[in-house]
Amino acid sequence: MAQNLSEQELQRREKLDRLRALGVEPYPAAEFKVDCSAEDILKNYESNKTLYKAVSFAGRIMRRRMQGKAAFVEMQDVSARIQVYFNRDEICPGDDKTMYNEVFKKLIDTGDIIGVKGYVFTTQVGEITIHANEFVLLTKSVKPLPQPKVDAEGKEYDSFTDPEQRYRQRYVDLNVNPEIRETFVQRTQLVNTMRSYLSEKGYLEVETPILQPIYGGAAARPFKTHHNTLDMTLYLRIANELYLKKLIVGGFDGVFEFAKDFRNEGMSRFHNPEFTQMELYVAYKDYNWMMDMVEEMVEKIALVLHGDTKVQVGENEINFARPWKRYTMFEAIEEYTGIDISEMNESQLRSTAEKLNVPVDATMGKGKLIDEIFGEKCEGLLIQPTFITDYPVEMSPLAKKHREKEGLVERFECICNGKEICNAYSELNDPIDQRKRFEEQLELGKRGDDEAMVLDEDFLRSIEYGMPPTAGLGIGIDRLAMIMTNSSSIQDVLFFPQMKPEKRGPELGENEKLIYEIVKKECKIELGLLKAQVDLSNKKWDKAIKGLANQGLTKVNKTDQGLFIELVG
RNA sequence: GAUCUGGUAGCUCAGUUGGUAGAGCAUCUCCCUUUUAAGGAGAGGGUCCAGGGUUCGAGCCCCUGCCAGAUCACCA
Repeated sequence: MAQNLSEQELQRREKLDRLRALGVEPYPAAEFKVDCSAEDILKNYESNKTLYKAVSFAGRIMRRRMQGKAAFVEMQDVSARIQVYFNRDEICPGDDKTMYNEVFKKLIDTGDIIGVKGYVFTTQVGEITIHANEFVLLTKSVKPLPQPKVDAEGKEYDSFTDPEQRYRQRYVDLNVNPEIRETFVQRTQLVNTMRSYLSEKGYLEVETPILQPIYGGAAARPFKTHHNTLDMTLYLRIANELYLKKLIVGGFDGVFEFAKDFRNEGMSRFHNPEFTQMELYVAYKDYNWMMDMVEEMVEKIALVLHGDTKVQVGENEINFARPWKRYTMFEAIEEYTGIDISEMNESQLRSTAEKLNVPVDATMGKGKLIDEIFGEKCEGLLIQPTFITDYPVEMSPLAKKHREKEGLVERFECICNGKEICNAYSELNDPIDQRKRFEEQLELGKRGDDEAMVLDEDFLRSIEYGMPPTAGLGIGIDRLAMIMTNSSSIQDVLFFPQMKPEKRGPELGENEKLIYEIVKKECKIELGLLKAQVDLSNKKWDKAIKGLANQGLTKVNKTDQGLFIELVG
């Protein structure tokens, strides 16, 4: 089907032909050598002017201010925006002024990518500017970019703000709102800092399967897929925990992976169906050691990204300076509700939850009830980074039983800005206990908990050979990136957040579809015959036939035999 | 999944009881040699998200659906 092009898009397509007629290729192949960036010029020109007598610069035209035989153009490269000055008699020294009058003034547009050669100077109003002696079109843009402007008071006009368009067309967002590039640069710095921190400690970065026959390592609903040759169901991983622990069994003493995980659950500003988690397992360590490590690592990330342990996040200033507050889960609940639940049984917990207006249901076991109370009454209030330790055993089937406290496991989460950013345990390495815990999960599954874990025989077999005492950590990269970049939605730290597909053009109406199906089958049919088949009112019939023709799908031909409708294309 | 809000020109947005679809920027034509969101004059540009209904007449009212955002629920 033909694209429906706007007036401006058609104009720009015509310019392609006009350019070629003048011998200007709008999509040239040749390399254009760039020897400076906008940021470089803006930063260093004043202090060393002789370096910028001959520059070669490339970028996208973001704004043009034409002024007769002169023009000012704002160009943007990856680093910044810089002004470029064009003068007709410099661009066209001879009698032929075509390059300026025609090519530059009429056929070049905002959004085009060009290269310029010239020298840097300062204009009368004091702006550092490239004086172009020559320019070359590098890429013609046939779709107009939004052109936001900012005035002297910083007031914005026509800003490109519609979240749907920004997420769907991130390439436009990145061009038009270049400040958001910084968020993604910081995200990469975060990952790089973490990676080098862990590598320097001697831990091995590894890769483990994303397609898994049994999904495990977390409580979540998976995406299900199918392998044709093996004719078997595979799941996209919800976690890589079990595979990494198998590597510890295999003798590595520290392994980590930046893992894309997939969870088939609700979406919100904190949840994307695919997200990134860094998981780390270190042999001969416990969860106390891991808490110290997390503090150190995250503090370092804050320092690298911001030069400070303090990070502004929305209304809150979050300080990652060590040491962080540490509460046991029972202490936290007592702190925020005034109730000591540490000695309660399941029915006491249920009535306490009800008293606190925490929604409960029959499928919830003791651990889940405690977790609900915590999640409802404490989590959102923890703004500064805080470790919550010692979770109920029922909700932590992969964590080692607490060395002293009955009914608890050696587990911690770090809560920051009211959200969990990491989760860690002293890993359970007792194969007999591990089997029992899996079996308890199966029981929970039968009670209706659709996130209960599945029993993984191969994982059990591995730890039967013996896994050294190990500390394990999972840290949410997206969540941490949101905090570190002051982003309120996970979509702002993902280049391409998951979206429903946008509709391409108008869909066919019911009546149009009905007619189209028949015409498609027959290829060509007499109009009266067709009308008898579809049984529509005159008005609907007329509208549908015209609609199909307007969309270029069908064509009506008049022949000696009568009026025929046929398929186009 | 629930509730609320929104979808009108390339972008940002108006649109009166329901009576010929508007503005600014952008685009096109002409004039302008150091400008700072916005120089001057003129012109063009629309599937008002889609489908149905009410009506003499719908961008507006009603119904259904699509997409998005916010809040909530589940989850990290």
